[in-house]
Amino acid sequence: MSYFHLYGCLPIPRDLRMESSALIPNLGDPRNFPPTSSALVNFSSNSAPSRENQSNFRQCQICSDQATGRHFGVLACEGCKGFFRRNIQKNARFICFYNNNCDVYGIKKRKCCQKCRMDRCLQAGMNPAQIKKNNPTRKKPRNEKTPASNPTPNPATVTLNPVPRLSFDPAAGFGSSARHTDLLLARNNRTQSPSPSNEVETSYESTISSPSKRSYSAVSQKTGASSTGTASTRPSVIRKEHNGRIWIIDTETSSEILERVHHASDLGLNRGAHRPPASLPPRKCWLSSWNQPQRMADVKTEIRERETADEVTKIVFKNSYETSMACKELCQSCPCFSRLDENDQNQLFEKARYELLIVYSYYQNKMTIKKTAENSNNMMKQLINSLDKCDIKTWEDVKLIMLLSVLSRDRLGKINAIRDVKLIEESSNEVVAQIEEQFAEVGEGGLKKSILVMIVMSQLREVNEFWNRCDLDINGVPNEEEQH
Amino acid sequence: MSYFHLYGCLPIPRDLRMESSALIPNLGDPRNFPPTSSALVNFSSNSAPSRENQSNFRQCQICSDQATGRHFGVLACEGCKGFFRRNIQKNARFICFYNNNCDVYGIKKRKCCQKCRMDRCLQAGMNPAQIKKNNPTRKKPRNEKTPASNPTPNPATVTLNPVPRLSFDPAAGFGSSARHTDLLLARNNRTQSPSPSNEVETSYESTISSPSKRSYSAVSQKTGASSTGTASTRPSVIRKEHNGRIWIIDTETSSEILERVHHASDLGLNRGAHRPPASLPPRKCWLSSWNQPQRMADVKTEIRERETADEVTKIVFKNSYETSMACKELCQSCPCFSRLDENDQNQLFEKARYELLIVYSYYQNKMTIKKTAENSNNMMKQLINSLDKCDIKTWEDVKLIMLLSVLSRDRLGKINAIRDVKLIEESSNEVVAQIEEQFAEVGEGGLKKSILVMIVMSQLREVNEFWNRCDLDINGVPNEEEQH
DNA sequence: AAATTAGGTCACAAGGTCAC
DNA sequence: GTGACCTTGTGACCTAATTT
Ligand SMILES: [Zn+2]
Ligand SMILES: [Zn+2]
Ligand SMILES: [Zn+2]
Ligand SMILES: [Zn+2]
Repeated sequence: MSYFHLYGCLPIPRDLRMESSALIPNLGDPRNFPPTSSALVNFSSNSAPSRENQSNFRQCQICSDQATGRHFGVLACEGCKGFFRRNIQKNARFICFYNNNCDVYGIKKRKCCQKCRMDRCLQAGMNPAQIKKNNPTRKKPRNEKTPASNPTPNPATVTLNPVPRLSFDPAAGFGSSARHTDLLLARNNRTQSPSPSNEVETSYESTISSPSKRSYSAVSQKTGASSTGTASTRPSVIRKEHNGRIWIIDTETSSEILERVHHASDLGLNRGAHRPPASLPPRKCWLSSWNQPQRMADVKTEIRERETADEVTKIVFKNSYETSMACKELCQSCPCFSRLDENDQNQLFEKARYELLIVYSYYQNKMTIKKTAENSNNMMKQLINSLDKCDIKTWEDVKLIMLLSVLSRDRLGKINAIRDVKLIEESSNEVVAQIEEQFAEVGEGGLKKSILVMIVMSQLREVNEFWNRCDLDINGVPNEEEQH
Repeated sequence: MSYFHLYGCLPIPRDLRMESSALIPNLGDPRNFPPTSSALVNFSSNSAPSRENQSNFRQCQICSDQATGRHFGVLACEGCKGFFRRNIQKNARFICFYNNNCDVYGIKKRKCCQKCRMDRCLQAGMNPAQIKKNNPTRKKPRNEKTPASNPTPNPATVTLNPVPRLSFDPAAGFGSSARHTDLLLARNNRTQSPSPSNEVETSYESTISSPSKRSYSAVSQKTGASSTGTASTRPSVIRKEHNGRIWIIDTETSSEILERVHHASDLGLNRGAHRPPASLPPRKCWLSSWNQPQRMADVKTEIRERETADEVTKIVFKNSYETSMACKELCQSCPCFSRLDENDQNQLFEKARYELLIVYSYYQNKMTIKKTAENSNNMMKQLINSLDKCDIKTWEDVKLIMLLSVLSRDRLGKINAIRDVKLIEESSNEVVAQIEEQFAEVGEGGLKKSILVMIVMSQLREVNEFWNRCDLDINGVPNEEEQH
């Protein structure tokens, strides 16, 4: 296995590459982040589990594609290598329209969100310092035609364009963006023009140059992002349009990001022999705030004008991060959940997140929610109604319901890489049995409470699926569009 | 250097990239050149247009124009590329004014019928999932530079139904002049001549009021489905609101449509003038399994699991009209349903229709579905699995399950105008009680069968909501697209 | 030398534009 | 509405510099 084999000689059909079935690859799993290069050479001497030691296939740690070597410090594929280099060189900044936790682990998925891909590159340990930015002493390509007229060697224009570009995920929408021209010299045959992406902001030394393309530049002015900062300094705030609304986004420099990321992962980071940390910091949980330096307050003020966020939904998603953590704790306080494999726990939890949020929120703010639900949409109204009928009084019982939700056996199928299915099924059955026992008494309508609970499960499932199918807004709250 | 020159006159074929094998006519990769077109090229000496003689001429598989590359998975020209993108983005639905088998294979002919062109795009293998759908919240107007003059004060939903012909009635057969622009009005604010369109519905958003838009019919927004046909006969037209839009659906049964679409071309089943269809490439429709590699070199982008249209889904929706009727009959054979107000029956039934379809189909074709489900998506797989575990043996029991679904109390909230809520609740409770009694025995996993049934209810609910959130294709089958 | 990994190249295929 | 023509980002492949 050598680079050359991977490249030129071996007629490995690239089409045989499969996307790994894993979601986020166990970011705590050292097997995926070999601490030393010796581990890369998978010989018979490998003491490590030979999980994916398929012949000489090395996985990109960002996207699971075939790695072509260690690039900028990380085992990575050509795509991620190029992506990282391009955007570090450009000093590009992206924003995520979701939650800064898009799943980009996958050959197809990596294109969904540039921001999250870049984050993942950095988290995996790619070191921007190994990239020469805008090297003035650039080596001249052999075939350089050297166009005689190269008027402005370093023109950084800020152009605006509302074009989405990376479209492999139909659900992922990108809004407008501000852009600067490449700091690299222009390519021989190509023209520079506004770049559509979710790139936010780039160079500091930008000088607004004359519009390059007359026919298109007029168009590009009409909408899109505009910087409120002065042109000579780093704009601190970007107005960005997405989904027809204006977002105000604080910008952060790459170095700031780096500092943040590396601070979180590896304090002893140095530029020289850069190696990825053996284990990455826990991947930011959804809605986690640590990786979200943007001014949420600002954004939120803009959010308000937004349309139909159901009132109950809003309550449920208020402090949803903390609520999530509380839910998780609650689940983990029960051995039938905590005994599961940690990876399985996370995946189960992830799938049931919305349901748990609802249940927890409901019992946390019963009165408020009941009152609010009266004016809510019907699905929610009925759900709250059913929850009410269950007449649960203790947190122990609430816990049971949450366990029933999180351990739903049928949901296993929706999860890609469960390690111990059997154990989950056991737990699930235990919980169901427990519920039958605990809620044997007859409740509202002459029905057993256990049945009422099961009915609630149906409704939770419905809302869960509903929200899953919604786009998320920037706070991770589902955008409940008009429904039939 | 023009765009085309890139293809035609590229002087330096610097590598052996796939498509640079233009010198090798078409035999190099038979996958890309179905026999029909290859034959066309090979025998170009005679009747074929001389244009194809160019060795590097690549044909659009939809219309035979010059292809400019592989677009959305298919070798296509700029026109078909744009056509497909536009209309997928808009979520446009077309209807054919002829027999759904118009010949669109030809540069001139491709404009004859949008519906058939779109069909052909799909059949050729164009994949809608590779298009970023419009964010429904906003559609930018074409020319935003003239915002000053916007007199219309009412941006409310302008439902536009330029429907010249709602139901496809072969007997009535439009004359050849029937498909005409007279029947339609121009829909955009441009002052161009009215464009012919057989688009059924557009997703032009309400926020942008176009003065020139005209509403053909003011359809109330909250009515749900309503038949405009006579009550005595099979309703020929259904107005249905789905995803916030009005659909006008011919209630031709799925089987009829399918049969027509798939076989009309081969058989002489159309009355009247029937034009021979252009031969389609033997490429799979995107409705069918998408595992097929597009191009060996780039399969990675299309890799596995485009579970777009699930096989089980197809079975469930095969003959869905008849199945629906059967379900309804089954429900009505039980007094606890038949005693309800007829309007209420209809509404309940409509809301539970997908679930009933699944249950009925499952017990109708148990073996087939079980087998098919093995390769199905996970949600479906688990549902079928759970249904299996319930171990229902008699149609009486199936009826119970269907009643449980159709009478779900909590679904009442989703229904607008229920007349006798109390009666429904009573019935529901009865059914639940009955189920508890009937399924008291212990089944799989040591759980009571009644609980297993309730679990199935959850899963049904999930699928139901999933499908509800899907767009419907022209046959009323949910388009199960990939989600973010 | 061989292996590795920077940076560079450019076909490709996304989406937008706007005269028609 | 259509489609020729424009833009972009992407990544498979390349070359050269550096290390082993
Ligand atoms: Zn990668
Ligand atoms: Zn993201
Ligand atoms: Zn074409
Ligand atoms: Zn037609």
